[in-house]
Amino acid sequence: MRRIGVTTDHASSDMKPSNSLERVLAVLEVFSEERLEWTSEDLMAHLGYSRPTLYRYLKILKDAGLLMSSRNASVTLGPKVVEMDYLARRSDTLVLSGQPHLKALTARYSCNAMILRWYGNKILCVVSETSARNLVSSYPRGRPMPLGRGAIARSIMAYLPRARLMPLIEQNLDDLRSVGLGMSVEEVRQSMKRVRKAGYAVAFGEVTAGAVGIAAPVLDDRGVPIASVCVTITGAQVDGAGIDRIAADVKAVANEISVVRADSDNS
Amino acid sequence: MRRIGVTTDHASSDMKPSNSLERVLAVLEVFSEERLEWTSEDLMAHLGYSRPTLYRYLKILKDAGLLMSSRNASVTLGPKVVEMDYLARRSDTLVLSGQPHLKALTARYSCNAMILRWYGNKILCVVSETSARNLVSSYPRGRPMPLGRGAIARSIMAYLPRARLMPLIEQNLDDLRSVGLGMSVEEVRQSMKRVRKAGYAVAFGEVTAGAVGIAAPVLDDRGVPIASVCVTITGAQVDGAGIDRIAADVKAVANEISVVRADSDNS
DNA sequence: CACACAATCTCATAATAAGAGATTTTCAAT
DNA sequence: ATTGAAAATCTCTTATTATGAGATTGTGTG
Repeated sequence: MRRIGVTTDHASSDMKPSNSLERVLAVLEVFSEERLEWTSEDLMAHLGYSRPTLYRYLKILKDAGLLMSSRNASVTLGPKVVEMDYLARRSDTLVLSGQPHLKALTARYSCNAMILRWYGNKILCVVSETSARNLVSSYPRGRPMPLGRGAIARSIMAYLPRARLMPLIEQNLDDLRSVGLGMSVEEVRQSMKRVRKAGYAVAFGEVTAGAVGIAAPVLDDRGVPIASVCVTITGAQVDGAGIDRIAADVKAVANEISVVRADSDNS
Repeated sequence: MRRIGVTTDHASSDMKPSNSLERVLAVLEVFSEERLEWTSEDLMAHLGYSRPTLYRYLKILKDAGLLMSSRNASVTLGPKVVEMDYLARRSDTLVLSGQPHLKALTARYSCNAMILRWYGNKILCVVSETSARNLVSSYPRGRPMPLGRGAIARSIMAYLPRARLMPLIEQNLDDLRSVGLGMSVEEVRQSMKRVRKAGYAVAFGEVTAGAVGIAAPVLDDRGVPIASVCVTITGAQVDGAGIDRIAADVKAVANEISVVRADSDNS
């Protein structure tokens, strides 16, 4: 039963699975926007499981409804996922406590307001409201956001502890540079410090051309960022004063939600 | 390592888990609309796992993002679920091929059009469009539907093989009776046969008072139902002829989708 | 009908989940 | 700070069981 030599350590984040429990769940990790369907053959190759083992896993995951098979002998995510998301929506304190605030924001401005969760080095939209007719930058629930660009990413990164922040800057230096946050890692870090001082981040057309993003972090009681509140609005609609006004509102909402004490770590 | 005596058989649907792989996934099964949060203590009691085992499972599921912990020492479904649903939405052939048809239906009628998947004795909305301002019966994605009432349930049940149908009738006889499908199991079965002959089902205010539901099944190539297309509209807006017209359209859409050959069994 | 392919089965063995109880962490309250 | 109670993790041995090679059965297509 040889298993590829894995240094004996507690599996964290995106580490090679070290027990059968993690290996089953690793199957779910292969699905991405780029690759929504997998054949058994490809899964075997990609995951390095033997044929019987893979089929055993697939059977279990299919029985659980997490996967289903398309008839061309390939698998996709299954209906249980849909059901769980429905339940997740109703248990997520960020969604529950945040949504009314988003509605208030979209009532006040012709914009797009959303809350995005920070988890495992990803930024994920969990709820989104809109009052702008044709603003393209509407991120739907579940859509991951890029880390290197946009007000949202910055509003979160600025509040990360140094040890957590530095590798992220390095990994996304190209993007961060291209939006003018600084040429070196150190310069970018200084920009982040300024964001932190301001309490919010603003981005002009970094994610969507012509759209302005204004974001403030939601912190847990330890001051660790767990999410971000963001308003996007077409650049033509706002001037400096307008942005200041919106920023104040966004910060207020983020603080409101912070005190509700959403939920704990995924570090 | 005593494990509660389980008759040695292939675990199907909602059968007691018989191996550690299934036991981890069983944790995900406990979450429901009635119980969105669980404490470790309750999980131990409910699932019958020992403390170390449960915590091992929770750790793995949290690391995978499928669960997360609220600070009052309880767990809820996690952000990975949200991300997977987003991906599932883009890989589901029913959603992809069906959505344009739904938009066409909502353009033609002031109504609510949706597609619901049949899986594991559940009916689950996977995509829903609406052009009616204030129709309450809008089932959102992920929301399970009752089996005993409504056009949707009937449009699917009518196409189930006898062996599959009978237990369902028995389990839901009270509801089925109350909407007038017959007093006995046999009478209900006859009603189902009539639905099958018609190719669609109609329900007047069975799920939502004042709303009419018109549903037709989506069948796979073997003739097994895998989903249902449904239009709901306020009763005041339609007469008999109107319903016939809508029914024809709904059937047409269901057939369109059927030929695309959505995907295979979850039996 | 036969072919290719997908999925499942058999079985011996090595690998590893499991559990009892101790230990460490976490967090609230003083 | 200090304590104390609850939560989470760790240790370590043993019995359980997950695993893979290969054979076999199932499935659908020309």
